[in-house]
Amino acid sequence: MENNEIQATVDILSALGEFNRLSLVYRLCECQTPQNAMCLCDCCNVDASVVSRHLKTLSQAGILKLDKKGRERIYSLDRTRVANELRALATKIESSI
Amino acid sequence: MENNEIQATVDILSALGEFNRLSLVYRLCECQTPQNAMCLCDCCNVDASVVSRHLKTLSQAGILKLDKKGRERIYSLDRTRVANELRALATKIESSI
DNA sequence: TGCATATTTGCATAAATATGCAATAATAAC
DNA sequence: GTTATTATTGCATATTTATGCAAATATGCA
Repeated sequence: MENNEIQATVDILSALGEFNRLSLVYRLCECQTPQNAMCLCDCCNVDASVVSRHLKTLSQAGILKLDKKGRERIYSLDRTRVANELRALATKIESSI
Repeated sequence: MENNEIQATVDILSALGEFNRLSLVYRLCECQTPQNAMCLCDCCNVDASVVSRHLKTLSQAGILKLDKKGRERIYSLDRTRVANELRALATKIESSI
C-alpha cells in the first residue's frame, strides 16, 4: 500500500472527522440547492472566519465543490465522490485477504 | 441531528483519520488472524509506546477488538462494524433530502 | 465614488494531539 | 525467586489544529 494512497484517505477522513466540519457536511446534506458560506454559518456556533476555514479544508479534501457567484461563494456537497470513497474504504476493510 | 450522533461519527472518522492509525488498520486488514501489539509495531516507524496508544484509540472507537492472551494483547479488526459505519455514512450523505 | 455585504487572511492564543524515553506492570520461562 | 518479554503509563516536548478578532479583499448597489 502506497503512502500516498494512505495519506489521500487520511485527508478525507480527517476532514470529515471534526465536529463543526461534519456538522457543515450534514447541513449540506439537507440542502437540495448549494448554499453560500454565510448561510452555513448558522449551523455551528463559531466565527464566520472559522467556518470559512473549515469550508476551505473540506473543499481541499474534495468533499465540497465551490462556485463563485458575485461576492458569494456557493458550496455544495460532492455526494457521489464522498459516498464512493467511504464505500471503497468499507469494502477494503471488509474484504481484504 | 443530535450532537451525540455527530460526535459518535466524528470519533470513528478521527480515529481512522491519522496516518499511523490507518496504517495499523490496513495492516490488520491483511491478517487473517489477530495480531499482538509488538507484531503490529513493524508497520509504523514509531516507538512501541506510540503504537500502544494508537491501538488504544482505535479500540476505544470500536474499530479494534482486544483479547488478552498471557502477557500479549491480541488485536483484531472489527471489520463488520467499521464497514457498516462507513456505509451508513455514505448512504446518509448520498441520499438525504 | 462611496458604502454595504460576503468572505478571506493575518496574527495571537488556547487546546488537542503525536511522539519518545524512561519507568512501571503483568506475565512467562528458567 | 530471578530474569526476560510484552505492553502500558508518566512525563516532557513538539507539532498541529481550532478559534476569535481585526484588517483586508472583492464585489454589488446607490
